[in-house]
Amino acid sequence: MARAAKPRENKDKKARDLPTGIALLWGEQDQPARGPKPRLTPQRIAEAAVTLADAEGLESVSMNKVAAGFGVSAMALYRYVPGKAELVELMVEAVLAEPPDLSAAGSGWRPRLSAWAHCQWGVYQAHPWLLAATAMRRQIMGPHQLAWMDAALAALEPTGLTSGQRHQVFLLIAGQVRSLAQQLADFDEDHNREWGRLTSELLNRHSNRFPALTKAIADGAFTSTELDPLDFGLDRILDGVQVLIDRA
Amino acid sequence: MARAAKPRENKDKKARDLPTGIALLWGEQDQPARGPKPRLTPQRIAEAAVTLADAEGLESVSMNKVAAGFGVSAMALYRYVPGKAELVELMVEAVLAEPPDLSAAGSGWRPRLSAWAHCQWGVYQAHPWLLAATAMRRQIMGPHQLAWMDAALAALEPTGLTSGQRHQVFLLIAGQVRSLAQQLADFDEDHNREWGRLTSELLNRHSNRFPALTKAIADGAFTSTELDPLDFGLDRILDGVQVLIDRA
DNA sequence: ACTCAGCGCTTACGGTATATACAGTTGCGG
DNA sequence: CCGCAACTGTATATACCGTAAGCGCTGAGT
Repeated sequence: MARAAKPRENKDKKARDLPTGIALLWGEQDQPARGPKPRLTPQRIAEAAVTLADAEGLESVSMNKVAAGFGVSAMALYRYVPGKAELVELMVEAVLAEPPDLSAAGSGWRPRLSAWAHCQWGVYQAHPWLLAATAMRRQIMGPHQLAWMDAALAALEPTGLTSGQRHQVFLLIAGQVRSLAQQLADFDEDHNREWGRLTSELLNRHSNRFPALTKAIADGAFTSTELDPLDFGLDRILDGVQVLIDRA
Repeated sequence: MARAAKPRENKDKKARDLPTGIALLWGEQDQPARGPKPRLTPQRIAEAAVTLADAEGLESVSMNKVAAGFGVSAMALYRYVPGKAELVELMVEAVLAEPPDLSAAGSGWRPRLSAWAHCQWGVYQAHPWLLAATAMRRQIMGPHQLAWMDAALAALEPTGLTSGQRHQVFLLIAGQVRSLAQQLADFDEDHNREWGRLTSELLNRHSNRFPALTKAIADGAFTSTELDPLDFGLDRILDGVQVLIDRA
């Protein structure tokens, strides 16, 4: 606990202090000089945890399994990471590379924001556990997270919107990508088909209770693939933002 | 396991069958005749779990605590609920009452959809753990969930959009409410202030790395309360949908 | 050469979900 | 009315989980 730098009052034993977690995320760790060489680093641990999560899902990322990957005991990890929550933060940060160069996507705010959304979408697709990981509290935000945020806000600057509005638009886009990734992560291919089968059976049984839903399923609204969910949602939102811009 | 109805092949011991979970959600449980009267029901258990989650958060809902509330042992719950995942499903279903009467909100698709979103928002505010609960997989959807879905789809019918488009719009709105609730749940009042303090300190240190973000914070974009996040996002999305309707 | 910070390990505790076996209770069929 | 079968709740046990505490070894700075 708080073995960093100075003695520290150490008033409340529990309650990890944010500064420690932040220092971790920002890589501001001064490496020791005295003892034996550390065999691990927080970054390497996070990396291993990421490959584990990619392969088997976040729920099977445990201190034990991660440590076993290095051939060390679980407790060894605590020399590098204060706890599991911080490890997950590091995983998130590890998976977020530098944000892409949006200026390559075009000159207007709209193509840039769209590119931003697609890139973020790609990250969620590559690492589905990111959703669960960022759903857990803390949200300290490492440099990579801030960089993504900065990129989106920068793309919005030429719109002429107020900074408050730009912030809201950012939240809107980020949330849209996130929630859509979530919805699609739940419904993988054949599970979707199975769900449709069971649901339609239920709907038949409770025939007139859900008229609109029954009709939608009969129309194939749930199985149609002609509309890309991300692009559809994005187009609607950006159209709406355009309306706001035009009104100003 | 699978003590229901018929002997059942029982091929794979693990892997709860969906039908059982669905029967639970839809209340299609035939009550037994032979043994002692059951002191509990799945619904009452879910109800107790809900009040526990409301009070102390979802992470402190454990079989033990819920059972203790009834003065029974943890294992007793397994007579009524196959496992914890199913219990959470029941909690979700319990918290979703019948959807509101949207026709009271006005005659157009827009006020009705807006009313739908605000009601959903209210549910998230009343039961913040819903976010975490629905983030966990399974998504079997009980009658209440389907009813909400039906209400939103019904509101969209007079738009003249295709059923596929209506479905996408529904996903868009639902996702928006959800992700916004999430974002606001993370940032409670003073935690937000603390975050701003630490982040601005970091930004000072890495002065020129995040120019747009730095400016946004300086402008107070993150602390301003003049824009209601839900209404702002909703207005943008609905404007975008209006554009789509007008184009058709 | 000595010291001691830092590393990795072992052990232990309290928590979780849940499988299994058992004892008590109830109602139906004979 | 009796006994069996179904059903209840409980006790016990397993296999995890995160992590607190303390021990012995390593190896660089003095």
